[in-house]
Amino acid sequence: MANKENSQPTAKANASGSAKLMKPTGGTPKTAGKTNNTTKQVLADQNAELAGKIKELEARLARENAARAVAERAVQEADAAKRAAEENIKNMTRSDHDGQTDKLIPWPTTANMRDDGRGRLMRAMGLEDARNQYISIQGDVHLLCAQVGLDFRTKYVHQPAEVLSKIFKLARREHPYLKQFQNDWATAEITKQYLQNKRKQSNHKRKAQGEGNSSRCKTHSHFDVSGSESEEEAKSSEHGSGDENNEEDNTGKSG
DNA sequence: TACGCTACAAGTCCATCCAC
DNA sequence: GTGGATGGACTTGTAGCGTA
Repeated sequence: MANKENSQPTAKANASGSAKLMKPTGGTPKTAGKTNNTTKQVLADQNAELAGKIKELEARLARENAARAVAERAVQEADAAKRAAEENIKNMTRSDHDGQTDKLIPWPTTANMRDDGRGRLMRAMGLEDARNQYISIQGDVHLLCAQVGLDFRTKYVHQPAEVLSKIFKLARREHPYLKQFQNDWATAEITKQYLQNKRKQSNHKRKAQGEGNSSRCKTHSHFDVSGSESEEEAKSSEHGSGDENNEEDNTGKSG
């Protein structure tokens, strides 16, 4: 980038400057002094211009170096946080195995969840016989999602860590039952599912509106031919500008 | 490079609510 | 009671990432 900008003025100077300046050398001695002065003037101008450019580039370099330093610091901090979280998880599982701490229900793998079939989340949460409790927890989590200002257009991993941890905290306070799930995975799963459905619904609505009005569907698949998703994609990728690194207590699974 | 895992989108099923 | 609307949950296919 800098190279490109750096090289441009030189080329320009060569084209407009030296080519013109070289010609008068064949002039008369009378005109030679005048040409010398003009040459000096032109060179001085170029010098000043280049000095200005250099200054500008130096300032830019300094800014970019500073930004780089900040980014590197952030990476180091994220790395340290990750290690701490991993250590934390190790300790949790170890003490879980020793039976020294509260019994924490570990985060089931996706594969495990897939094998479970219908009602797997309820089952995984140990609420297969307490559907009412599950519904109540789910309802409160959904409520909290709206209350803390969760952005439904944004993917789960891109949600701000503070928003998620707020949800987890409030959900635990509301339903102490949720405390037994390692890293609040149950709340996370409910939230994830909720977000997915919300995104899908809003996509669906948008598409339906874009289509005109023609569609009223129970099974919503057969009419969405128009593709107006790029906007949403752009939005969601905008949001994903690095928030996922600072999740407090929910990154345990992926790490 | 192959493999396993996770997250996501899209499609689909199912339960519930509500108007008729 | 029936059918549409709505929302939660599951399935499938795929992309990205880390690891052996």
